[in-house]
Amino acid sequence: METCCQQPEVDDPSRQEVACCDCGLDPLCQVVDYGASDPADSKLVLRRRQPMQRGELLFSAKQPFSALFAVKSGSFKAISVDLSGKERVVGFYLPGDLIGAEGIASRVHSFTVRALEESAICRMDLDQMPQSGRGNEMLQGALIRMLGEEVSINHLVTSSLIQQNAEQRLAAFILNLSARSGMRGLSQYQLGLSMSRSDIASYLGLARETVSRTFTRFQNYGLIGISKHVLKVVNPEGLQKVTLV
Amino acid sequence: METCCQQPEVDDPSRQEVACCDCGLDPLCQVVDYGASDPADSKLVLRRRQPMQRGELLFSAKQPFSALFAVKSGSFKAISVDLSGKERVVGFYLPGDLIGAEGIASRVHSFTVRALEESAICRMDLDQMPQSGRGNEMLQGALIRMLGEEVSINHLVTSSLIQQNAEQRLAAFILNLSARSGMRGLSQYQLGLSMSRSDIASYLGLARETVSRTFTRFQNYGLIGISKHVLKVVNPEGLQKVTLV
DNA sequence: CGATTGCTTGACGGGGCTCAATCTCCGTGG
DNA sequence: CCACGGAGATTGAGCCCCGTCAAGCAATCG
Repeated sequence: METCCQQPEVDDPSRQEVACCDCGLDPLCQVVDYGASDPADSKLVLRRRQPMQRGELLFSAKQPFSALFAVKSGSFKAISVDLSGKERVVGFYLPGDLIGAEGIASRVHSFTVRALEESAICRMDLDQMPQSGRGNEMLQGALIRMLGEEVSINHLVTSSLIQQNAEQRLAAFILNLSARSGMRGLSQYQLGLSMSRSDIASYLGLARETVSRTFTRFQNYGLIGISKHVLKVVNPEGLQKVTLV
Repeated sequence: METCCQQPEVDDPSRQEVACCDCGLDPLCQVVDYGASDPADSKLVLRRRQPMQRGELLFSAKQPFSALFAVKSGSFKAISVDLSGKERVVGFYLPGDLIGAEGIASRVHSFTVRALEESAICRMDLDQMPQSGRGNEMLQGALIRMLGEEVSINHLVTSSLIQQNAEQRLAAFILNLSARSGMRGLSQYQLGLSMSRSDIASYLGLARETVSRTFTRFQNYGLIGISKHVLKVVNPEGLQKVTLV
């Protein structure tokens, strides 16, 4: 069985890998490893660190749900097609984030997830899980806690997005990326913007020109620094101030 | 034990009550009733049809989570206070809707819920549940399905709100109320607007003047009719068209 | 080295926010 | 019974943020 909580071996900041103990899927992994009487069972359910290419699909909307995923390294975006046929980015996933929980209930995925860069993913096949027993009960408990957390986080994110102006939305977005990065044991102050400006704009409900303009304004304010796709958070308190009011 | 799926006895449209079989909590109620070896246990966990006054709090933000609720009749609003101290309406609950799932993970409620009118609520004390056994396993399964559904619904609602203009947001809001009403066995075409214009504005991220103006414009278009706090959906297809584009 | 893709910057117009006045209901009390 | 007051809703006037259109710039790739 693979050792959890090993340290990431990579130094390149753009290829940072989350440690298992900081990963959102870890509570489930623990349960599976613990609950499986035979280590071979664990292998059936968990497939760790599968590599993925930039642009590759993790799963598509309307595809039947079969597994939960966690980002080990790299990043992903979720794209949803609304009733009028327009694509919209509904989320970004960083190392340690859980992907696919939205399909548990309906057994069908409600959006498409695509790799934004070369990434690695851990996969847990819930289909293969034993349907009862003590292990299953613990697994369910962990699932409930994770889903509940997702519900309240979504509420917060939505709240802040809906009635804020462009500066507030973008500042909140940067701080959110930063906090999530820090929570997973990666740098809070140096973020890799693997997504395009258009992706950010779509996610925030803005025009991509507005995102561009706001980024440069933040740079002029001395709040951030951008070169290419690396964003440096220079003045987090300042960004925080922008989101208020 | 109380019989489920009885028909509502009330005729007054403003006091419509959801039947148990149409209620969002019913899957859980079923499990509890079924799983309890002693009917007395069921009474401990479920408290049906508790009356509540207009303005009364169901629970407050930061209060420890202890129970799930379902609206039997009437309506509620959820209010969240963001970091800058401003109140914001984050949701409305109609008969049949489930309240409180957002607190399951953290064991703490993340917003405040207040009755918008004279209402009745069913309460399920999850604290009192047996911690294991077959009944518990089924309960957990039902919880997972409900939470998963809430996650994907939230995604859809957020998506539609974030990047639509005032007419689109309000049309989507009306259609959403209408659909939820219909889903629970109530009228799709005659809706009681128990919340204030300010509440709607806060929820949709608009100014209350904009909500007012848009309502009257919809009335001029022949899409809806409003008198006092009763909204008639005259032309649902027309409203649908507004949300598209 | 041209072509493509993505990002930035400018000019302009419109949708919605703000401020403010008026109107409609209610509930209360004289 | 009506007068009064207050809360909520409606309507108008003006301004600003941001979406749209368009051009120019930077980076990547065949």
